[in-house]
Amino acid sequence: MKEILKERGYKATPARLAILEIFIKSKAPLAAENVYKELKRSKKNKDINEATVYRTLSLFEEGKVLTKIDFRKGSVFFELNKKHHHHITCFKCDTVEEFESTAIEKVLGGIVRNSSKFINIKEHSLELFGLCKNCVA
Amino acid sequence: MKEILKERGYKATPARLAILEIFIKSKAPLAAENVYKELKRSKKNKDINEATVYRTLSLFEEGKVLTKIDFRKGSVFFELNKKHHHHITCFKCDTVEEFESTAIEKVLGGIVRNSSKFINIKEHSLELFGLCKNCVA
DNA sequence: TTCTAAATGCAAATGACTTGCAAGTGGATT
DNA sequence: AATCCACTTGCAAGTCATTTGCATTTAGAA
Repeated sequence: MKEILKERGYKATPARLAILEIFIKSKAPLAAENVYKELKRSKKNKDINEATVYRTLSLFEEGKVLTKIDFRKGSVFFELNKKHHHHITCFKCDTVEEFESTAIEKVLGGIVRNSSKFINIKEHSLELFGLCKNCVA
Repeated sequence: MKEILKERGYKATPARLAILEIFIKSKAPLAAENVYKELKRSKKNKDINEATVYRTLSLFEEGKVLTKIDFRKGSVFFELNKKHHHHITCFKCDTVEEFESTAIEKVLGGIVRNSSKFINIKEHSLELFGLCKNCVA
């Protein structure tokens, strides 16, 4: 973990190490509030300030350690920056499933070719919402 | 316009008519702030309260007069509810181009078929971002 | 060990909404 | 046309996620 920070010229502070570890261990995307509560739960890092959490999250986003996800839930979520993918989120229980799709990337390329105002797309966000099998039952 | 309101059982108040008219005339999606400023610009409706704007926007969303769009810009945008489509937004000048794509809808169907946790998608949001031809130059 | 730019804690500020409540008003009814 | 009341609105205060100013602390290079 210290490597990840050092590569980017970030000081390896306890707060940064703790927050990075939380993301490495987490199976799901986390909002600042989730991270903050997780820190408070531990003995060692319970005194890390909320402002520090926010500052660390945006630092990590800038350094491509994390990526931001907008689930339209009032707060912004983050996850470790890995291969490009999308999410399906359950309306009811918030379960998140990840998926990749080369088909989507291809379709997006076609869209730009038809556009009169744009030549290429730099970013896109695609979020799917539905009810998971558990919640349907 | 009164028809639109009456169909949904909404009283045709000056605020609602004014806000609806702003959307009918607008070429681009608008945030609450944009609507509010536009009202202040007019002589007749300059005294409509910001809270009323917010209340009217959510009423209109509920009644499917408007749909919400999340451009990840800190505030939520709305546009008249019309045929399902997506947007490409310019990072620099915020120009918005709309597009439809049956290909995307098909691809999304395929994704769900591969999902282990989900059976169907109820909603999706797809937002594209890039530089428009003007801003590239 | 020393030193300093960078990081943190704290408290106040911000921005985008939301809400409680008293006063006002469409529009159905008379 | 006057009445009435559930629905609307204005206003001010509140909320929630996030940001910022500033004084203090600290990681890590020298």
